[in-house]
Amino acid sequence: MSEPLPPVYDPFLTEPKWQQFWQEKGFYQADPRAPGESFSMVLPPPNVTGNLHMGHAFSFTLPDVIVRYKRMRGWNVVWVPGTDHASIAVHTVLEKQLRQEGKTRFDIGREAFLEKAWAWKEYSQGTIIGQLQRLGLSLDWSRLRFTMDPGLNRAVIAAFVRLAEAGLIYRGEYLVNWCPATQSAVSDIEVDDREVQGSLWHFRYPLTEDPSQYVVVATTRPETMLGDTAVAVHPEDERYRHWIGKTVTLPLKNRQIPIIADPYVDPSFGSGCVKITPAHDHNDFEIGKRHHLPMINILNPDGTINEAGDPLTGLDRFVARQRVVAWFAEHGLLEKVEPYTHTVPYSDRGGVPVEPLLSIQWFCDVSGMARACLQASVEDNSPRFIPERWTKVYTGWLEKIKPWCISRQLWWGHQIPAWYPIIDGQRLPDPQAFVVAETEEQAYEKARQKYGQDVTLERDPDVLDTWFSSGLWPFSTLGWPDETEDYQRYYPNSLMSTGFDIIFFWVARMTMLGTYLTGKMPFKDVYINGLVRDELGQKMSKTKGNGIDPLELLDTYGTDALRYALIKEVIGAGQDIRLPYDRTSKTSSAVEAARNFANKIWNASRFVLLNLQDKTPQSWGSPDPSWLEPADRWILSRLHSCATQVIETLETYHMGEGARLLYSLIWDDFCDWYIELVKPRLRDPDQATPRQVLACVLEQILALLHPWMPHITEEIWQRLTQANQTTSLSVQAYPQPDATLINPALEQDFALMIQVIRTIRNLRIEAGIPPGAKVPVIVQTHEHLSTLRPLQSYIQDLAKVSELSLVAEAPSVSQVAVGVAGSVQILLPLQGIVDVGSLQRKLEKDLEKIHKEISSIQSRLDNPNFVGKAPPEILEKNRHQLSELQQQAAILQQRLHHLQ
RNA sequence: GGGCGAUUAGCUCAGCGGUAGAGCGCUUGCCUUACAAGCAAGAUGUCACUGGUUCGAGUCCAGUAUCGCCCACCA
Repeated sequence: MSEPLPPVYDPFLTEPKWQQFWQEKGFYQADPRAPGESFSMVLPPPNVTGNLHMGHAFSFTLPDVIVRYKRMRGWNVVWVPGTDHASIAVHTVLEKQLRQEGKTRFDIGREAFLEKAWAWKEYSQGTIIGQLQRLGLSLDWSRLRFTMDPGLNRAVIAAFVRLAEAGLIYRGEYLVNWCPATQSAVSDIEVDDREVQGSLWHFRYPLTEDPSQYVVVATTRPETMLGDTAVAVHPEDERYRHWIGKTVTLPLKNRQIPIIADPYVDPSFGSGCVKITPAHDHNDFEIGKRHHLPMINILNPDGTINEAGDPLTGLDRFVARQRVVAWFAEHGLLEKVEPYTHTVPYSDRGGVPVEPLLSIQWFCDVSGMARACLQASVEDNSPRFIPERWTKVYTGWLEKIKPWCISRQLWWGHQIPAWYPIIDGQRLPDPQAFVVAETEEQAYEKARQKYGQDVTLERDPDVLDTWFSSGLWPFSTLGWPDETEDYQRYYPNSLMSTGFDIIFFWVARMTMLGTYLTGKMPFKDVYINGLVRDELGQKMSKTKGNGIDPLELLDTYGTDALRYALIKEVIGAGQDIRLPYDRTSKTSSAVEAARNFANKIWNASRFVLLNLQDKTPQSWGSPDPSWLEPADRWILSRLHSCATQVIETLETYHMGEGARLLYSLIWDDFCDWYIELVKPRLRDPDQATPRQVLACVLEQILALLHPWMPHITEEIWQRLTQANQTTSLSVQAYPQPDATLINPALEQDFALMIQVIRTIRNLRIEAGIPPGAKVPVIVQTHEHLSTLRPLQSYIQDLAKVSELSLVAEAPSVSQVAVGVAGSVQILLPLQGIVDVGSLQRKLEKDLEKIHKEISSIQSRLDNPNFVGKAPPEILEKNRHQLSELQQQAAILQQRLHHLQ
């Protein structure tokens, strides 16, 4: 136990050791039968693709602070880890691999593809789990889940069947964002808007009854004209009023299409006429529905023009675009072409523009669920968002809720449990002709009842949107739909901690599905963390390549340093944070500062351990109160008042503030002052009291800091208590502040003492006294005599004073440097030749500053409004300050006279 | 076009009614037996701008500007 510790803390030696220890001993394994109020969370499951990024490190460390705190406070804690199958992301990875082999997924088939996907998942999940463990997160690994585990698949199927049986699942025609490259519908979130330099083509559509007249319509996608079924104008637009109801002849197609009136059209933009392509544009789709226009789909799934687009059938959409333009030009119907910058939605993974495409998809009617969630939010503020302002974002989205397209034309994921009846080898024409069931046998049973004995079935090949399974995550991970012990004990979750970017996609889906399927809001609080931005304040993104690799910083500074830096150095309340980073040296000043803090703790602990004579805090026992010196009582007061505040910050999710409070307690109060104050007493090996205080304060500091820096605190605590890995700091009780030990008056006395010491140190430097030399000092004060007397030896030690005269009246000494601390006068007698000019300049400088403050306070006190209306304690404070400043001025003035 | 944030020391950020703080950086002096990843001392700010409320405003209100984010996007 007593081998000396190295003077530099090495996180790489200790961190893996404790991570392994925590895991092997199962300290974070929840026991639903154990006592304690439940505190439950599920980890937002990272995708089984790629690596952990800075956002993960940030948004997972924050809740870990809370979880570790709650555990130490005696709550029955569970934090369930897991990973997400991420249909689209995995498809991207695997299809890219296949492409390199010159193949597509269709070449190898569904089964072989899924085999590859599972293999990928095994590999990738291992990587991610390893990285999560490196962050020191106190997750319950025995409950590790994956969104495609059999149990979770069962939950997905059960949820789908329940929703279908309630009539909330249907198939419908809808404009989806279609990615021709991957031939699947993609959700809005999977679309990436890019600004593109394009053109705006203006076409003439001749009036049917008089082809010499025409309307001009503009488009950025000329090929869509093949599917035009109307031209729209604003109902009040005088220019076109008389044309409403007439028809134009669609060029190239020779189709007569009506001119309709719709308020959507902005008369001030372009010609005020809009071509309407209901099957290929979201707005046009809405207009088409309003006016019962035909919807003509002109595209094949691969992005080529279909039969409806005759005569351009078979051409790629971009080739068709050129042909259309050329045709209009040839026929004198191209009014003009303008260069035009606009945003084009690109498919994230396909890398090509998505095409709004009319197709039949599966939908979930979430309007009722959204209403229920809105009601819960408005009436009960449930769930409660932290920071609160996100509530509006959440409810705003629920108010504008749209049907949720839940089908994806992919293979990796939960295949939709729906079967189509086949009668006489034919699918029925009715799109709603399907059966939904948990198993194929049950599907047959249902189908036979509905469609007769001869029916056969064909399962829908599509998989569900990944968010469908992650929407069940807070309860599917706990065993739902079974009423398991875990589910009963830990559902609903206490807290959901995640980023604002997925409030819509994930949080809202969880609340909607959760309230509908379980009857309960899936979590009480939602903590929304900001983004980690790069050193220039920009959002880190794959496309910009400006990500900062957390693993690199972990390798350089260790886990505790990164955790602490992310939370303390840079966090605001739910605000984005910016991480200082030097790309050439791959260093971060913020993380380095946190590493230095760890090192400071390490060395302070070395000092304490060195002085404990191989005994533990427990064997030293509590100090006898009657033996405590002022310094002991002071550090205990600081410890307990700080602990009170730290607990308050944790209870209100102000983890950054808590981190800062502890920084100052440890570095300033404990290291800079208490340890220095206690050193003289430690020279006597028989002095027990300072050793007892050091031991118990250190132990409590370690416990207080543990949620932020779990590894170093565990390492030191194990040595300090000689626990010998029988238990862990992470399951010890969090320090309970004792209000009787908090002594504000004493803390004030120490503040004055510190000021006096600093003034003496400053005077020594001004007077050019060598750092090591001890000098006599006179401290003069009327009102603080009794305060400073018991602290006299501290001042003497820390200011290197040979002889300290503490007096009520100042003696007349001429050769002297003077300073003031409050109303306390400090005199440093000078020997030998003195630079009178420099002393004078310093005095004049001090005086000037004081006079400025005096006049400011004086004018305030001269204001009758202030005197009449300000609260008495403020008035008192001002008067006190004024009198103190006046005393200071008098002292300095007098000394200035003496010099002259 | 709507909504939301931010704007405080050279840099990154706290403070959110009583007259400005931290870390990094900078200056000076120290290898003082826990720590040079350190110790001590020091310099640095019309708290974006304009009004308002108030005895008193980085702190509350309104507006302006700049930056950023989200949502909706004019074909």
